[in-house]
Amino acid sequence: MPRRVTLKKVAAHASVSYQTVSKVINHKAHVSDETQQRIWDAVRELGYTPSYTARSLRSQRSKTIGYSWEPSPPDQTNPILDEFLQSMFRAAESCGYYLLCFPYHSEIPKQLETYRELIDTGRVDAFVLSIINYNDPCVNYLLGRNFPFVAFGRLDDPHMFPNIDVDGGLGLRIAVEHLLSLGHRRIAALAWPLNSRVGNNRMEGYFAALRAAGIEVLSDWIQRGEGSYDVGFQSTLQLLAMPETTRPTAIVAMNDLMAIGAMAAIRQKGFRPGKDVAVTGFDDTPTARYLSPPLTSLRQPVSKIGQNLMERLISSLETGVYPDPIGELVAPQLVIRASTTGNDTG
Amino acid sequence: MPRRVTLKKVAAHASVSYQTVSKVINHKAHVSDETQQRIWDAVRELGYTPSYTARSLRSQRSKTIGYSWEPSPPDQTNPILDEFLQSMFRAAESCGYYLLCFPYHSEIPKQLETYRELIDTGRVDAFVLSIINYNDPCVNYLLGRNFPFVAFGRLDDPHMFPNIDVDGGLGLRIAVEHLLSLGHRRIAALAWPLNSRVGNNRMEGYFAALRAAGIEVLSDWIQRGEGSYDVGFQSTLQLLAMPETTRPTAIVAMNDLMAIGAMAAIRQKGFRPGKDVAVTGFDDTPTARYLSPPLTSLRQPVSKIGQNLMERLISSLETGVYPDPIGELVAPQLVIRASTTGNDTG
DNA sequence: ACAGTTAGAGCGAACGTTCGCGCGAACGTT
DNA sequence: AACGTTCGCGCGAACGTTCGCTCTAACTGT
Repeated sequence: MPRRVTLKKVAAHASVSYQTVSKVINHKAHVSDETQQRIWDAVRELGYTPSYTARSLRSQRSKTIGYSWEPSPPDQTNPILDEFLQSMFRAAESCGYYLLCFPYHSEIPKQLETYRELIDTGRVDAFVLSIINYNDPCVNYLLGRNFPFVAFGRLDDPHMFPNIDVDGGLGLRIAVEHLLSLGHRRIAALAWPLNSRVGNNRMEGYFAALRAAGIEVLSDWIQRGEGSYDVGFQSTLQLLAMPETTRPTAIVAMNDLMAIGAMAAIRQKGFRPGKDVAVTGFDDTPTARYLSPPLTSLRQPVSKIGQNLMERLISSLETGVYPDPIGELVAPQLVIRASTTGNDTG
Repeated sequence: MPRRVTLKKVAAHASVSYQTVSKVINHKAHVSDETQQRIWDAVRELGYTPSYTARSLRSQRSKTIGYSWEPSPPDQTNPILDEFLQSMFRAAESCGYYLLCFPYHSEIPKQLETYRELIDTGRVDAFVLSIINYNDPCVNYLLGRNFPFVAFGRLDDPHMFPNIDVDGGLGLRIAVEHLLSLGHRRIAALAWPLNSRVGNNRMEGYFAALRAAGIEVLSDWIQRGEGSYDVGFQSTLQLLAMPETTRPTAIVAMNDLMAIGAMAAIRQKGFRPGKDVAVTGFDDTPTARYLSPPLTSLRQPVSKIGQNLMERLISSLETGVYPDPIGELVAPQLVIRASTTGNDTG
């Protein structure tokens, strides 16, 4: 019912062979200006739109990029999902590509099967990956099949495949230096479990900044957990129970949610967050600015990353040159608010 | 490079014609058990996966659903995006469908052009729409082209197209009745502008509940604005500036963000949110439970909606029949926390 | 024993493109 | 005048399926 106008109809209308129409539309061959004009007129008059399916059958490219991500747990929001997706759409659209989204499966074989099917059916030309953990099985699978992809996030070796990542280490160094400049010397960290790649990257910056300032980190300052509100809350209670000489006066959290938990714990213990104990987060979630006190946090240039990733991927698909397996690190930006400066609201 | 094994190779391997292989794979015709076995063995042995593109060229169906949504402004998060997308993926995948996501354009002609292209190129078989405003141009466009779609959200006439919506009116009635049962009589509302369809639906429940309780609504109790933190904050300051005999003791907000603004204003004016002035939100964003006091809010059954929408859409695509009921309303659930009960934290 | 049905399998065609080859005409060069 | 080049365009083939028709052999029932 929907599909109607084909190359042949346009050709008949313009009195040429349909293959010539194809050439004109794809700007592929030399055709006289007059004939071109006639063909374009016919195209416009009949409202011709090339069949995507026939095109990709013939050309063996789907002009489609696959993307899947781990859903956030019910008590958390993915702070960057919307922005990341939209930025990828836009970049893809301007090159005639679209984004195919598919479900994430926590069981690895099932997840790999999904990737395999998408590849073998020819539904996608490439993938975008969001790499969170060290041993992302998809990376190895795609590398093994020599199938093109780019990643948001990285592994240890930054040159195994093309990727862009936020320099979480730099981010935490900036945050810690900010706290140092405010006079803090005892700075604790609400960290993720040791097997978290992202978490460890960020913590490196924490250690580096304190080392550079000549401060010895007490192991009790490092609290590890799942990144939830409760972990932030409970861990902070422990930090505040330390003797006054070692008790931290500032806390850096690996995400905003733990920072929110920390501020609640600080308040419950009778301290004023931002005044008595400084707190920083990571992600700069939209709610960060609305907390009391507003939360100092690290903002990732998500749109820029999405756009860059997509442009690199597509340009490598078009040129046939396999994307340079080059990792790029971008700096997060520290958004300073009252949770560290102690200004206004309390 | 990637595509290799085709029907013909499988056929050669099993010593049958390739059309017979097709029949077996699609369970379409009677073929002897022995031959079937041979064919399936060959399929497995060669690792055959049907070409999606060739299939859809021949069958004229793309097995793909399009979805686009309005990006949230930078100071807000889309509280349901992740859950909604994931639930649609899952439902689609189990029927062999995938979701194609494409950018949203605020300029209407450009947006319609995107829909047109997706349809005319044959990239998608149907759309899912998120309807926020009264005059969504996509609805009319798709209705005019008689192209299948389902919608999250509704318009005035619930029988124009298949849709599911959260009964925001019912939600607010539940919230207001909850406040009434706590003894509140002067209940204000932080509402959206009058041209907001969703906002008006919700406000109907507010008016209905107060009318049923025999309470006359003062027009000053209704504050309208864009749904941001600032609007919630400023509007609440105005509410609290009313004379004590008419000043509201409870506030219902159309979303969590305005409720958060309201609580900040309440606190700034020296009142205790949840104790002196009760507040409710809408959406039950993940942060709602972490606020102080935790926010009473209305939770939408997003996963169920996504799954139902997708199942209805696909089944209608497969059977060619639109299933009843056309419009469906589902009830949100009131999650009661300290911002209305005044328990524990202050 | 014969017409009528049915299971099993093959064959040609079509879906709407793109690609490479080929052919005649026009053109400029020796 | 003979020759190579380029231009403008047509033609056949292929991409990998699905669909409907046909043909044979075997299986029914009267």
